[in-house]
Amino acid sequence: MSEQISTQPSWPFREAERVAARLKQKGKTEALFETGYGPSGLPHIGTFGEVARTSWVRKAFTDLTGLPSRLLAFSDDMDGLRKIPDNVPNKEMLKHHLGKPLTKVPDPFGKFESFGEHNNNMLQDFLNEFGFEFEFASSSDYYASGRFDNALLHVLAHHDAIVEIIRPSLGPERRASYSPILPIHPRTGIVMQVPIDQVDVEHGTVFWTDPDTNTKYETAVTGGAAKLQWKADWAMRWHALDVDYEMSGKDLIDSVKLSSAIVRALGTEPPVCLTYELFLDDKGQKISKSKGNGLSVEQWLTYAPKESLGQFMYHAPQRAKRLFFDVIPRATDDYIAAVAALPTAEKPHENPAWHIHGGELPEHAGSPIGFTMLLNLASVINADSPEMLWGFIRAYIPGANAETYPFLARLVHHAIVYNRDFVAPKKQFRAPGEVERGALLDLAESLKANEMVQYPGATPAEQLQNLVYAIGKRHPFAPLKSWFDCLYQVLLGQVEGPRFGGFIALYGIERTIALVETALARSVEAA
RNA sequence: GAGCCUGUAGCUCAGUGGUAGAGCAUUCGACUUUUAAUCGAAUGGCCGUGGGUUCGACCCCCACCGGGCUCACCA
Repeated sequence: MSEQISTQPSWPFREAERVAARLKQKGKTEALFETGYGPSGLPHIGTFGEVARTSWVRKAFTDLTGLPSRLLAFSDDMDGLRKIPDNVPNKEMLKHHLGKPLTKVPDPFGKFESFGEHNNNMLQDFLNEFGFEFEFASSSDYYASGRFDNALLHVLAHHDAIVEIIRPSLGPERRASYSPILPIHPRTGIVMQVPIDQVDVEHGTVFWTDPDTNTKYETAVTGGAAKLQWKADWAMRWHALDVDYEMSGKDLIDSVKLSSAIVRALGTEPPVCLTYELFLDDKGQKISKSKGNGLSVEQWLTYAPKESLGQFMYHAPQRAKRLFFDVIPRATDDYIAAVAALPTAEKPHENPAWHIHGGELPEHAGSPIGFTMLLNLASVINADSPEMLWGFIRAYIPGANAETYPFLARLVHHAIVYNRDFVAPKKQFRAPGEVERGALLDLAESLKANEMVQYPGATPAEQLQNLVYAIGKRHPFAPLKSWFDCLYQVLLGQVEGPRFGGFIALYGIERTIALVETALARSVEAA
């Protein structure tokens, strides 16, 4: 293997170059990209990352070579159900199906023919939600349809060589019993991990013994009567489908090595592989679904647009990254900056937005205001409706609205949710003192009496500001600033706040009165 | 035991073989009938340590030290 020094600066293009070299060497004119899915879990943030990154390499490949390609999303749904997942109903029912292929286990959710089909549908819905272009493939279908038969017979012919490859990696107990071929028990339907007594290459069968009954069986390796242990399965798939590219997490480094050795034993060069680093939580621990640490896709999409998740996944896949709430605003602003830079970029291929949007920005992409700024603004004015934020936004971008700035509109939505969930709950509402109480009552009464009409010739916000200011003056505040401190701390629960007249104008007079009365009532209860 | 990532400003992190960068934090200033948002500026770094390659190294190579992860049953 001669690794040429790449002329491509961005990693998707560097990867695409490697794929192109492989195709050239093999004389192929179409590239097959694969992403694989374990059967155990539902789609998660790593799934998104893997498909997004693979899609970027694929797009770069197209751009580089002009050759056609496919992305196969392969579900290993023939794998046996090993343990009952925590997050599913009907656990009792599932107990009776342990060890069977997932596509033979009834759907605990009762929506599909099998648990495997359920997971497959979740996966496809998940990928479609992001607009990925892919072909779905079910391992069970491939096995049952005979599509793997030739490759399986090929594996059988190399059975001993494969055993020798895997054996050194196993502990002493497994070493004795290992075989890459797992027959499906003809009576119980369970995927059997048993020693293979004998291999009959000519007839395409294996002989094995049921450890419970001591019954001897002969099982065909073809047609779905048996499946392969996973590392051999991976290698067989590479061989059978002639996969050109597949990436995987660093936890699979050893598997990639072994599967590569196996596929070579089968006479096929392994695909171009990329190992990416895993995601860590804020404390540097590996993110795992069972621990529930880190961030879920749902959480990310609650607080920021999906494009920002792409931005996060784009940067340096081979570097470990912490994935927790604090990275969301930055990823979003990085994305916004990338979009802004793309139209005039000298090297667009180095711009994440080019990859995220498949080479072409959609109309009205990007935002004239950063997400961090919006979050600050939402916090300061305690925004709980989009219109409140738009009111302030228009002070800087006259006429801005959701139609002219659709992406900004999405950011506004997320900023409000972020404020509601993270900022608002932490607010500390102070009880008003004697003087403050009087002034606040005065404010509520004055607002009810519509007193700001006494200051004509100004905008409503200015009139309201005048009113607030006048109230502060006719109560013994020293200095006057403490009156405004009182408003922020007692009414909004924060140390600092917006210009209050403008706030009332946007928040609404009735609602402001209610806010004052709530604060006064709260302090009475506390006392 | 094997493998991988990582060490750059107070914090979180970018970075290219050619004079060290951003955001936040800090300080100052501008705007504001009080603030805040915002805008402008400043402060701040033997780029982990020691060698090597090079005209030149934060970058490439080696060693060491520190931080962390993954695999060592299953997938």
